[in-house]
Amino acid sequence: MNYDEAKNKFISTWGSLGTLWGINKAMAQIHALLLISPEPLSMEDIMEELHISRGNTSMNLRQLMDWGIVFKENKMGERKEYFTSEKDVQELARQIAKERSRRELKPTIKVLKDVSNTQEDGTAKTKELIKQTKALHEMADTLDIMMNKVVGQDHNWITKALVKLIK
Amino acid sequence: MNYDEAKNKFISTWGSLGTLWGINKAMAQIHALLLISPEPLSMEDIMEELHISRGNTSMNLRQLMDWGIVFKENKMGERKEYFTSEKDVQELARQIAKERSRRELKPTIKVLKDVSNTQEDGTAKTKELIKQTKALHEMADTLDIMMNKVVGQDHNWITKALVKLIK
DNA sequence: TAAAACTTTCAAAAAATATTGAAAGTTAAT
DNA sequence: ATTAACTTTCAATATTTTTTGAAAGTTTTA
Repeated sequence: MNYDEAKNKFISTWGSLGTLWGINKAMAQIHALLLISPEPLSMEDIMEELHISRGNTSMNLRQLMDWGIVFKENKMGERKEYFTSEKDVQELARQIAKERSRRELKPTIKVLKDVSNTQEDGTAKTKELIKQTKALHEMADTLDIMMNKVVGQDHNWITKALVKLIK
Repeated sequence: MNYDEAKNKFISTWGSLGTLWGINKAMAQIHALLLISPEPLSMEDIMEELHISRGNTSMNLRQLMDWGIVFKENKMGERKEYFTSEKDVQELARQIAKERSRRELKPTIKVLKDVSNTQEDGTAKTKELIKQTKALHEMADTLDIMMNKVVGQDHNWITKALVKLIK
């Protein structure tokens, strides 16, 4: 496999993976492109490489910056804006874990908590609702604590965590 | 919050969460409904509760069964089929982890491995591609091992894992 | 302050995805 | 072997999501 084949394969795989995780294709592809690019890229560069429109590029870059995994960079004497990705994959993972906790896990936990506090009325269906949402609440809470633990961890947390789990 | 409010809130929250994770709304809602239902439900029951068509119900139940988290049940003397969800939330989590590893993580790992084996040609861009995909490969591999570790674990793995991570 | 070099916004169009429902398929009872 | 009771399939339709591109916005330069 030569460079171009490898690059395309990586970008398109990352793109479809994104879709599977609720991130749209363009956003995931832009991220992939920046991740393997040794130099920051301009909007033009990205549009050209991925064959997407200016508007699309602009909006998705903004989202990636909101996620805290892509940054603006300015080249001296140049007006144009350039973009880079967080290159340290463990930092990347931490950032994603942090954002997913904030955006998805935390709100879900709140709903589960509320729902599991429904007034008990003695019926089987209410009992079951309370029991199951309590169990989910507990699990989601544990997961969230784990994720946030991980977020505050040093660089090699993933390997260390693995070692702990295995032993 | 009374029973019906709580039930609807749970079902709709689970439904939109699903979307965010690449599972469609109907599928996630059917799952939510079965999870809190003390009795197995028939297709008619589900259609009626969620206001969805027969075909939709049939297809999504099939997918849930493919995921190994919903089961057919037959009531004696009845022709109709009934469905239940896996009720143990930790077993549910294990099953989901197992399937996601198989469907998403494993194939991604394979691509990362292939891509990171691109022929080195001395250029900076090839170096960067190899470096980054290698790092991702390593991380994905570690995650996969962790997930599969967890899958083979006993009932309370999640709590135990947490304890280990915290200490 | 006008023009040039950019970026952002957003309504409209396109693409992708999910849903419907009726016909075809299956199985069990008579 | 026919009918009844159910489930599955799938082409058509509806809905949701993404993408486009041109107009509006912003900042810098002359």
